Amino acid sequence: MNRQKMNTKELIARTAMELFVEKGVTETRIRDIASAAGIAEGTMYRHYASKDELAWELFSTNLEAFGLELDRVQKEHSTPRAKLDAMIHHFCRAFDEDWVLFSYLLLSRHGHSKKVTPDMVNPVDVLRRTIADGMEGGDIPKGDPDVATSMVLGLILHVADSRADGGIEQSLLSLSETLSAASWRVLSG
Amino acid sequence: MNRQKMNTKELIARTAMELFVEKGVTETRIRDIASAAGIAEGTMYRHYASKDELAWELFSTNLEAFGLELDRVQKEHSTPRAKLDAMIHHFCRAFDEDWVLFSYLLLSRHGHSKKVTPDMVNPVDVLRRTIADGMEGGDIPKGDPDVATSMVLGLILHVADSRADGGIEQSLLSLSETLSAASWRVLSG
Amino acid sequence: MNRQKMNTKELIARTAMELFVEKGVTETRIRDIASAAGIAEGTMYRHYASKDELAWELFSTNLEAFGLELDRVQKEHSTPRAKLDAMIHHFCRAFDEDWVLFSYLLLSRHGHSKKVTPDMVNPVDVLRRTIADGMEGGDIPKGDPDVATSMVLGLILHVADSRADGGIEQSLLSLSETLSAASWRVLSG
Amino acid sequence: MNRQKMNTKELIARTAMELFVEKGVTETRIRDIASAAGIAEGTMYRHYASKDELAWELFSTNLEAFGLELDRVQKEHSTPRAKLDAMIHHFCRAFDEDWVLFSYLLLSRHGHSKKVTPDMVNPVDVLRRTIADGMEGGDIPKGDPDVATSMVLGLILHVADSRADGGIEQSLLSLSETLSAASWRVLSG
DNA sequence: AATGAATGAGCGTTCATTCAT
DNA sequence: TATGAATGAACGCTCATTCAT
Repeated sequence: MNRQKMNTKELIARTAMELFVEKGVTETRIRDIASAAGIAEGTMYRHYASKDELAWELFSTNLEAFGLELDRVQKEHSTPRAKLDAMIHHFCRAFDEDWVLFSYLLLSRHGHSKKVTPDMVNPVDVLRRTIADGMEGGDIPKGDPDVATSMVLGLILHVADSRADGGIEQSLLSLSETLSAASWRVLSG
Repeated sequence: MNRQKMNTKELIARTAMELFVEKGVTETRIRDIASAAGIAEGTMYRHYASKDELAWELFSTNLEAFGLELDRVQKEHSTPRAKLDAMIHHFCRAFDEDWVLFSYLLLSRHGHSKKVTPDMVNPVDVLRRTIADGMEGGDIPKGDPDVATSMVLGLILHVADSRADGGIEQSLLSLSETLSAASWRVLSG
Repeated sequence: MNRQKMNTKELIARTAMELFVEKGVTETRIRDIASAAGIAEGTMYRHYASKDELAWELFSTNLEAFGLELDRVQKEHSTPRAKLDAMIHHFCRAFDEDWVLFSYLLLSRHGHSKKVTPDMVNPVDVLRRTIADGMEGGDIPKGDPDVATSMVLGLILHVADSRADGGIEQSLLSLSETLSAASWRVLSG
Repeated sequence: MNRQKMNTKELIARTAMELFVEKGVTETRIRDIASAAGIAEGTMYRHYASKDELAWELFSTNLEAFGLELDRVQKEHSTPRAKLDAMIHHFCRAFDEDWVLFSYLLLSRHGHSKKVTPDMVNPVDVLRRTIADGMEGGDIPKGDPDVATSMVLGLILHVADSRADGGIEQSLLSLSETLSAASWRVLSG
């Protein structure tokens, strides 16, 4: 993140997200954000109506963008296996490129996940649809697609989580194939 | 949980844990706990020095107990495969018996997980040791035990998580074999 | 006002009213009330939900009580003239006994007067009804009762106002007959 | 008020006064004034040093102008009765022509009235002097001129107040003679 | 042991004011 | 002269904690 090129709103967004991931939304003070961003406390309110709106906009906007990217990635491939591999690769790259954003969207437990409406594009849905389609098409043994998705997603995200808190040292991209292979074995039950 | 048989301290502990899981520790007020437990606001301080100490004691005590149980369960079996199956079965039963406690220990993102010292018995370590031993003994293909543990744990916990928030309807015990099989396939990479 | 005998809620009510009259509601800070009452800032919120609720309860409760008293006073007399005299006497006594309360109810320009619902007993209505009845009964020359009420009330309240800010030095009770006579002459148009 | 012909300073003055009357000075934000006037927030400070100075200049300038007009009106007549009638007529016309200005000067309870120095010409003084002179000259029965002035002024202003908030529907000019007659009866005590 | 009124530091937010453009 | 983003002191209010009963 090149803080030099950022305008004030982007600077606030980025700084806030880092603190939100580090300490949690509730535990992050407006004063923390302001001082970390080098701005006055009141400045945030010129760009966001409230701390809650800031946290929500950060979440919903980026989640949808990530969901759309993931969907685009999936569309570039034809078989379920290729789609899954590409999506996992995309998860890994996204984590390595910006683990703070990745954590805020997929690993944090702010209450915002509950507020995602079904009409919003959503990475979890994209993954689930691919798995469900694979089951229908016969490429993946039939089973409960929710359970299958949950297992695969847990497998991936928990590794990301371990990487984020230091329990794992490799880059996610270097683990991409391991994760793909493991996910596929999970699905070949 | 039979609230009739509880003494005040147990009542506080249980009520607090339910609220901690439902809303998060920071978001739970002493007043919430007191009114849900039917006691006065000041009463908690007869039993715990502070809200933080309450949250920590709830976490550390129960985590260690869970770790010890898991270790006992693992010891009852001799092969890595049997150990793993038994542990996953234990995870599932623990969830089904008390998903609030399970969530507080293994799914919540209070900062307390960072405070577990290496000397404390800890479910994650128990699982990791079994996997590492399996790799050393040749029952599990060699690989990074941290990554392997993370994948298996993520697979299990994320399913528990989905069950807790309604995304999955089955009991965990009914999914126990599915989870065992999938975990084993993950490890047979 | 004997501050010794007051409980905390009464103390807050009284202190707040004095400051509200002196400086206005918006201009009075919670910290002003707390320090003038010798309590902590948070204590007010144990007794009133907000500053606004405090200002409103102070207004509505006392206004209704004053309206009821005025109505009782009016009922003790049979002719419009006697009713009017008694009411004016009551206004004067009320002012002399507690000019702060009188000012808060009848001379201040907090926006609360606009929120009085028609079902609340209200001193202005009591006065208006007496005047309107007098016009119907032939004791007061017919005219617009709203205008008549407004003139009489203005005459009385503005003298009270002058007394409150030092422009007039006499007690209102000593001016009671002057005000009665003047009011009656206004109505005998 | 023809907003087209106004320069920026006049536009600010007028817009501010309307909002001050509608909501009170403290309750009116610079942002309210700016957006209602269609100017930027900082622009006010090119013309007035502060919000307070704006409120004060609006008050003091116009109050003195109004006092001077009232004095001129009074001087055009020779008897106390004629002077009083003419002044009341002037009050009524002034209200009907610009009730916002009238309200700001004579009905509002911004703290500015307390800051009028004795050397400033002032409508209340003009009225009081006429009444006092009438008492000295024998045209008005002797009495306390402050009390008499307060009664007459209250009578008039409270009717204006009722008209401003909708309690009375007639124009003040149409009530001018009623107010004159009533005032004179008040003074003939 | 239990109570609940009282405390006050610290929060999110507002808004009069400044100043680079 | 006009702009509007930025400022930061000060506000109303919350809530973990204390303590007299």
